[in-house]
Amino acid sequence: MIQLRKDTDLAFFLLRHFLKQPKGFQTSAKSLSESLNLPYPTVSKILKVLNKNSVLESVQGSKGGYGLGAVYEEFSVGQLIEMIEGPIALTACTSSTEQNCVSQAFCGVHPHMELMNRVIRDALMALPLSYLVNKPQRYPKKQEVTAFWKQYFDEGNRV
Amino acid sequence: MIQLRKDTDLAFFLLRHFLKQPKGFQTSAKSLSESLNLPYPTVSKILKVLNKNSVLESVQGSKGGYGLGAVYEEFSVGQLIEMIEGPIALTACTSSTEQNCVSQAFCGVHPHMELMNRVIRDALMALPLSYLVNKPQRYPKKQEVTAFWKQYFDEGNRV
DNA sequence: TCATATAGTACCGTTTTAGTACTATATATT
DNA sequence: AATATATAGTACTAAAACGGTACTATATGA
Repeated sequence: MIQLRKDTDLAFFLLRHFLKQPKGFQTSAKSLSESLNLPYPTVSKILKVLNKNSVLESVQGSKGGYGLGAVYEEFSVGQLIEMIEGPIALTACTSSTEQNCVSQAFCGVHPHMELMNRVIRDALMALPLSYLVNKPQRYPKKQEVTAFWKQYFDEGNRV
Repeated sequence: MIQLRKDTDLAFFLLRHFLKQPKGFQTSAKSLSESLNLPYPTVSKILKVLNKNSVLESVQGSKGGYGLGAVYEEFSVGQLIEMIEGPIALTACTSSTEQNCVSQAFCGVHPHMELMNRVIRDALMALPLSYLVNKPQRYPKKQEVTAFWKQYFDEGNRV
């Protein structure tokens, strides 16, 4: 089903809470987990990863907590996914980190798999994190999606 | 890693062998598994699914086997993926078959997840199976990929 | 009638994922 | 300086999904 992992899904959910808050907002993993009725260890684990990748920033100690990182706007949906679950790769042989397919030389599918993967990866990398709050909450209309991609190409970007 | 299942990957590999053969070519699962040095049950299982979905056609009994279906050209890469591993859905809530997310009403991420998912799904649905053999075997250049999508939009298609 | 092929179902070991627990470190407050 | 409370990091365990196999039924040419 080409599915995101549950913790990646949750990462989007959590991040959106920070994005919706006023600038400078800070909260602890504990209070966040309580207000959202989610298990603390799970929430904590994800926030740690986001902090390590500078999407969030943290303050340790008493009165500490997490807030949006100064450069969070630089990141994309695709980057967030890769922070949590590693390279976006349809198959192991499309991942740049592990390429141990012995039949790659004669497999023939590889270049096509590369294309499929690049299409998916670039699409996700083109979506900025801010999109999570800046766009309307309703289901996007087909025209809007088309317009997004039209603009993407018109701006000189390439798949 | 948003990964295809191994059997889906293998399905592409197997299908490509049929696509490369002259029209009317027919082979048994057993001989195919032997020539490719793959376990017979695994090969057999996948060919059965492809036959059930009319990508392949089968003849039972002695001298039987599998060959390309009469309408195989109608199918896309995305459809093949869904035949093997079900709906292309980044999360359970983006699948049309199972939508049991209790917090969907207030989650807020949902419409954005829908967009991400549609981008991916439509991209894969736009790639015809014939692409697996019709395009050159080398790694596609960035310009070629761009051209593919340019044409896709120019033809009036929408994401 | 037999040999050989596909069709369908059910099972089990392995791997991955999801969730938890524990220890170390940092800092505001007293 | 001691304490309470937060993050940082690591390691572990239970549950679910996946990969692979085995078995039975059915179809067909020789």
